[in-house]
Amino acid sequence: MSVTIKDIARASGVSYSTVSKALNDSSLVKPETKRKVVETAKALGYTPNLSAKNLVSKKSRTIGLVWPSLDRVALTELVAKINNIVTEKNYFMILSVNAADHAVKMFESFQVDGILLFEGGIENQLPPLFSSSVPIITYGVARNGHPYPIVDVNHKAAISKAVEHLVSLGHKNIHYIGEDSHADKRQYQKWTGFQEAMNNAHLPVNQTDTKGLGWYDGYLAAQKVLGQESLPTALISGSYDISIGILRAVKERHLRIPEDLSLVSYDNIPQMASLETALTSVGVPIDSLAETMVESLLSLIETKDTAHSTKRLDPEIHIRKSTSIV
Amino acid sequence: MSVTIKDIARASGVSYSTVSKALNDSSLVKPETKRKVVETAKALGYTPNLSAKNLVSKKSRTIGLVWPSLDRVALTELVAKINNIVTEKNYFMILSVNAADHAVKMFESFQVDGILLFEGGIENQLPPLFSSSVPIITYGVARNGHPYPIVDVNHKAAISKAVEHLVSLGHKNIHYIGEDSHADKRQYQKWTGFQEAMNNAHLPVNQTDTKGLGWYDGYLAAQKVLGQESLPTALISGSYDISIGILRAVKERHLRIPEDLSLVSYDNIPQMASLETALTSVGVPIDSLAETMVESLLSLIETKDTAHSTKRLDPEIHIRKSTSIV
DNA sequence: TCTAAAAATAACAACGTTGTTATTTTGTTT
DNA sequence: AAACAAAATAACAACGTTGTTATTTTTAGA
Repeated sequence: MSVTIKDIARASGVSYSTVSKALNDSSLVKPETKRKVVETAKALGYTPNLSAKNLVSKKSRTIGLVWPSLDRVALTELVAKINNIVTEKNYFMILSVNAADHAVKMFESFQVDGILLFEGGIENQLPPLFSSSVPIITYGVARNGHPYPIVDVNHKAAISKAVEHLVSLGHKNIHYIGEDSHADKRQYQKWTGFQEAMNNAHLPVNQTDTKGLGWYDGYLAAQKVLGQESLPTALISGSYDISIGILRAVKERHLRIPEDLSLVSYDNIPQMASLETALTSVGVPIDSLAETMVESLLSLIETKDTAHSTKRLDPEIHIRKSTSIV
Repeated sequence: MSVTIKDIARASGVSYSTVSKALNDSSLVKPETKRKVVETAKALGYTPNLSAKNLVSKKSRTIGLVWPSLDRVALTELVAKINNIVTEKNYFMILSVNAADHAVKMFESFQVDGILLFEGGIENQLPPLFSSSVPIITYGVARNGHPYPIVDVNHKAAISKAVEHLVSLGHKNIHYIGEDSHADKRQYQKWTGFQEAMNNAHLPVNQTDTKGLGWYDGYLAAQKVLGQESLPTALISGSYDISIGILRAVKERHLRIPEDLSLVSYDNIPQMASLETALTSVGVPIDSLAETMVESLLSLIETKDTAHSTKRLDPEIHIRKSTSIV
């Protein structure tokens, strides 16, 4: 049986409503009484009952993070960052690795004030419009008919930074390995962004569809590319996981990076630097991603502003060991 | 304003207590009324208020998972598995990546029924004894004075499986790279377990202290080992992250795995198979880990049994591409 | 068709907290 | 020291739900 404000009231000889006010540092209670109450609360090991609090206040100072694809390495670091920021702003964060619908339902039951939704897994389908009045922000891809405000990444800019970097190193035969999916807008932006960037540089467009986003998809696609008679001098990969697959295929063919082949990967995450081969990569720094997401959500919560806005963030390039002059 | 049982009551013309019973499928209400109520509930988009439920029932059917070191890849997969099992058993799971004390406090406020605590980060210190009455199970290392039931891994058995495997391949000069920490019992078990296993095999004991568990620690230690005049024919690494560092050092010296050097890694996780070099590894399969943890916790919750038990699980070896005959 | 039991529903207290309203205590002015 | 205002505290309703008790309706037996 845990200790409640009534226990504190009894122990300190005041009414429970006074205890409530004292613990909330209200100006309605005498400093001395306040001290006494706070003291006995600590002595008894009081933990406030959030269920009761939420019930009466209809606020929980909690945000829920829906993270259905726990396995995508890129996001782990992002979640940690988001958690830090949320904590800093004096909110709680709870996390669900369940599918979006289940998770949102559960979070609503928990009375969260807002939800951060990582579009995961089956990225090609729009997140369902939950019958929810809880503010939701998604980390995904801007597109028509999307029901919620989105934090997105300027994928075209990212790809063109990758191309520019390689061109500046003298590369002319650059090959893109990624998913050619019309359904997944995020991949589609990268795919067509590559074409535009190469056109701008007056270079021929070569790309291979991975038909998926896992490391094995990247592995198969890389095998195909590296099996051709004339090899590219540089590769651009559409995601961290695909890069992992590429690395493996490259190794099996006894090619060296960057001596025989340069590689630029997607996703700017710390893991890039700790791989067997540290990868040059493009992507939005997770710090700004995290900050933008949390701030968007909190302002949505606090202002109840329903303006359906999209924020598109600008990527950076980090040059590591996987790219060199031709 | 979200819809409550009172709204449903009004809409379906019964009392709210009847609605409550109907929604809980109580035998006290006529099937027909039940149907009507359930229908209008769905029509109105009712979401039960867990705060209210928990307040009155003092149960939340929720377990909290404390996971302070989100970055340790090995655990991601485990968390996903745990979540599946928990969901299967009709509980909710919420997750905190905060430090243990903060997280436990928060979970208590949320009225969770039990807590799963991954000992993280600073592994050498005992988790503090929280003034909590909530059942807690830790995933950590059995040791004296540990305040909670533990799910642990038989590290000695794991190391000896690794040694046996290498010996069967003809290796005699086996080197262990891991942390020699008296404070961190988990590492200590591996460290001394290696000595025992080698003694049993009548082989000389060679090991190098990484002085840490990050990939860079492994990298430095591997550099030292590989810089010696006579190289071992096989390495055993104390953790996934250390293996990553070893791989990098091996690559820089233009050695090949397994042709020039065999490597057995710790931690049996899927990532092992997707690395540039698929690693032979030892460890407890995450499925059984997850299952054991959840079942221990739920039985603790449901029986209120406070027997302070330790469960030590047996590891398996998975042979992949990083080991071969001498 | 009346009565008694059974079935169905309604009413109400309780969970731990906050905010509002009512009461008591303290302090100030005369 | 009486009168009044201000300050401090207490009392109470409410939040949405469940479980218990009270009331009403239905059913069955004579």
